[in-house]
Amino acid sequence: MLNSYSSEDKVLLSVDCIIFGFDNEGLKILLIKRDFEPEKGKWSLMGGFLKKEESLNNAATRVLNHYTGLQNIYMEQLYAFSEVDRDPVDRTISVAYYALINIENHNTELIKNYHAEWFNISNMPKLIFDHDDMVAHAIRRLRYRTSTKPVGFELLPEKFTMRQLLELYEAILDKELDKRNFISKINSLDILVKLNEKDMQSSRKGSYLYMFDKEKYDAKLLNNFALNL
Amino acid sequence: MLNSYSSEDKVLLSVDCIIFGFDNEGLKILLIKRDFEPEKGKWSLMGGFLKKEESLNNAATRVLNHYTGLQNIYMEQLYAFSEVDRDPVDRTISVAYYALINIENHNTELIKNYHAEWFNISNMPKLIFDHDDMVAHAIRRLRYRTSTKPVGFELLPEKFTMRQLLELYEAILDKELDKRNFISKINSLDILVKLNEKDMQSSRKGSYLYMFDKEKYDAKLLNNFALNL
DNA sequence: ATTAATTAGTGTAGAGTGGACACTTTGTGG
DNA sequence: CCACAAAGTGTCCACTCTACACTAATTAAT
Repeated sequence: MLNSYSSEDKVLLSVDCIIFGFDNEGLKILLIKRDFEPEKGKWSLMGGFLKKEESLNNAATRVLNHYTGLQNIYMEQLYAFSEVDRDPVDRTISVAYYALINIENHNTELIKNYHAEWFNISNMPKLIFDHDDMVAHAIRRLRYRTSTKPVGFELLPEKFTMRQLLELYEAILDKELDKRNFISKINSLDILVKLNEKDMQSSRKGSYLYMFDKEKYDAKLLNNFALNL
Repeated sequence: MLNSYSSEDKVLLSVDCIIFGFDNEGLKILLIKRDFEPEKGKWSLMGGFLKKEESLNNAATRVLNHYTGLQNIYMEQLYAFSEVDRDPVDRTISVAYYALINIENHNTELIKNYHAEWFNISNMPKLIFDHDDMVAHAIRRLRYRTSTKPVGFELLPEKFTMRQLLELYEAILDKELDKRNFISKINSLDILVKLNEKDMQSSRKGSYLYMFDKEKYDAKLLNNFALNL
């Protein structure tokens, strides 16, 4: 009685990854220049096909690793895109994922080989197929996610200043935040460690570096995390 | 150069629908008794396979219509479930949708024929495969959705009392709400019409019936809708 | 050595929102 | 006409959110 679904249609399933990074220029997305037809030479998200023996999460992780060399990255499934004519080559349903990476850590050799580039989210080229929709979804989800998870820390280096954290949240939410209110809200979460170490790049006075306290955070997540900026 | 994806694996894609309804006994889900192997006789969500020439939204709408006779129903895509061994028959990825229906409107003949039944969400049988996960996801999403969309009105008859609306939200959120605070929050949304008509079933005094004001609501959605209960 | 320049760092008051709380009104059934 | 049952209605307190401006620390320039 197994294989009783044999009369049903089978389709191609792909994953496409919206990869977010952050540096002093703002919030960015990693895009790749397609080197095959159709739409050769156009910009695209990083994608790949689901193999029969893996889950979608595995496929997304595999694709991310393939293009960036990174592992153990925060990823989240977004949405399945399935319009009949979304891919002109063959009927393909694509499940979009987004990832938050520390822009300093990825393998820059790899992305050069793939003709990949970082684009500021406010200055992106038109993408192939429905990839623009996917990006719009991802940005919406990321904005919402700031209120339920400390997403910011995924995007920053291990040690960072309050100013960097503030500017990251401003970039994600696309609005100005009050410095004092921001700092007191972040401090009230009680998930940061203030280091005895200053970053001297940004000013003459120098600003303290902070780290994310994973233990305190894990304890907090079990109860409740909420951050309204 | 078309059909260049020919070496990739193809898989079965299905949709499974979590169908919510509400009556005076509480929030309910419509389940179906499987009449084929494997897991014949076990309870299951209503599902169907994606056909090559339709989108996932269309497939979900088709499945809902097939089992309930309903059209133009609020549905929302939830999540794609893709563990490799989730379906023992064949490799199948399933995209879960949830729907909100007015429990009085569906075709009761149809659901009898399909051996479908309504179950209170606090008293559900164990479901096949990963359908329990899907339901848990759907309830979480529905709870969140109350704060961003007036989901409640989808689940009630056209005319309803404040008490019904209150009890619906209590059932969705699984907590008691203060009657006065609830009513003032709902009224401050300004999307209800109070009718000159009373429901005399529930009490000797009778309670006013309300309707949802679609126009005011549409206007409001464009700006902002927020309801924190 | 003094000064100028630059960013870091810090607290408070006022407004608005959310939550707790109890009594009166209304109409029917007995 | 009285008893009953649910409907309907407003206030106060606590907390949270937001707006807002000055001092501290250090280095570079002279």
